[in-house]
Amino acid sequence: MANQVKALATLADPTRRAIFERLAAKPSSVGELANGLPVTRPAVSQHLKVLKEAGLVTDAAQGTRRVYRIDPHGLGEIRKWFDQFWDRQLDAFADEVDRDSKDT
Amino acid sequence: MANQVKALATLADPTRRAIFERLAAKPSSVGELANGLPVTRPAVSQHLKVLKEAGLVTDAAQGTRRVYRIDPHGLGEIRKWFDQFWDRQLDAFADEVDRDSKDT
DNA sequence: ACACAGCGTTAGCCTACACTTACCGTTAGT
DNA sequence: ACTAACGGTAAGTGTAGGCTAACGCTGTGT
Repeated sequence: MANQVKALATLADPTRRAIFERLAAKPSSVGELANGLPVTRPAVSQHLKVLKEAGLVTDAAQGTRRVYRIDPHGLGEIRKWFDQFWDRQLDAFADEVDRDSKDT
Repeated sequence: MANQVKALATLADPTRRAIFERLAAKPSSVGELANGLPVTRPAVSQHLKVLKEAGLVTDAAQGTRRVYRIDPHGLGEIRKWFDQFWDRQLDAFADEVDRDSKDT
């Protein structure tokens, strides 16, 4: 329960989302990512650390470079949290919509 | 594109998530929510404003009270953003996994 | 061995924002 | 008309966290 939450908060940051989207399109090194973003390389490095801790990316040493790619695991955790809403909620909601919520 | 993002960032806050979860379980007034949370009523009111702007909740006047409930719309927006990953990514990923990402 | 390239880390700054207190408007009841 | 209940808003405070600059470490090539 605390993990989905972490992944969610992680993707709340715009820069981190940008990094994540780029990795979704293509695994990349830190330098490559920093090159296409309006922030410095250390900033990207810090974000990658957070993404990694949230289970959203994995890294692999490749000579002196370090290639990052998306980790499906973190994605799954997030989906688990949301599922309690789109499944249950969407029709439970339709049910309640025109009810006057008289329960206090 | 900017809207899913807003809903995501909105749910990144723990208090806001708590409010959202309670509303998912049962539409409530501001006072009811504040009662079950470790923050004051104005804080809840502010969060509800943010949730509303993100399309995650709707409100309806009910006498002097104001009942809030979940808005499926915001949920849908979020899902739209994530779909580009769980659909596309999960097998695009499996494809790339043991490829040595030699593309620079 | 030496030089260079690619990353991670630390220290410090600065902005965003969650929270509280105080105040005001609105609606319902008597 | 008066009063009390319910909520939204404004002002001010404190803190989490995103960013940069500077430094050190590791691996590669010559």
